[in-house]
Amino acid sequence: MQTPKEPTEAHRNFFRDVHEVVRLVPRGRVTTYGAIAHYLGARHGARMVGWAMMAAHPTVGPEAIPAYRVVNRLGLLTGRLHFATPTAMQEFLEAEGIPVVDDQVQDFKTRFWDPSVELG
DNA sequence: ATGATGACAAGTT
DNA sequence: TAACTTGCCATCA
Repeated sequence: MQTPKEPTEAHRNFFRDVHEVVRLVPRGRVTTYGAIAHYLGARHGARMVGWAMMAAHPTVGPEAIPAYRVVNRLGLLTGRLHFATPTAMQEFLEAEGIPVVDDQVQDFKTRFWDPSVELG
């Protein structure tokens, strides 16, 4: 399984929506795959959300997607190995004031940002 | 065209 | 209480 390197027709509905939601995550907050999936309409497939993040990884610039703000429901940085460096994800989070210890977001429940609640 | 896989989650057994 | 099974959408072989 490789990431769609070129912006082909891959960027469709689901990926597109996932990317947009992730971009809406405010600085200093984190969300989960399930929350995004739920916001997009029930269990659209939390797995696909993670897949969408991977596809959005190489994205940089004004349309950059803060994938580091997306963790699993336990607040674990499950995708840290997919970043440029194994510690990049944690670095970004800490840079926003989100302490991370042992790949786990501290005070995760408070930092949690639920799109279906915040956005409606 | 079919089968298998993936940064998960929730419900059941 | 912990472990197992199923669902979800899209992409790759």
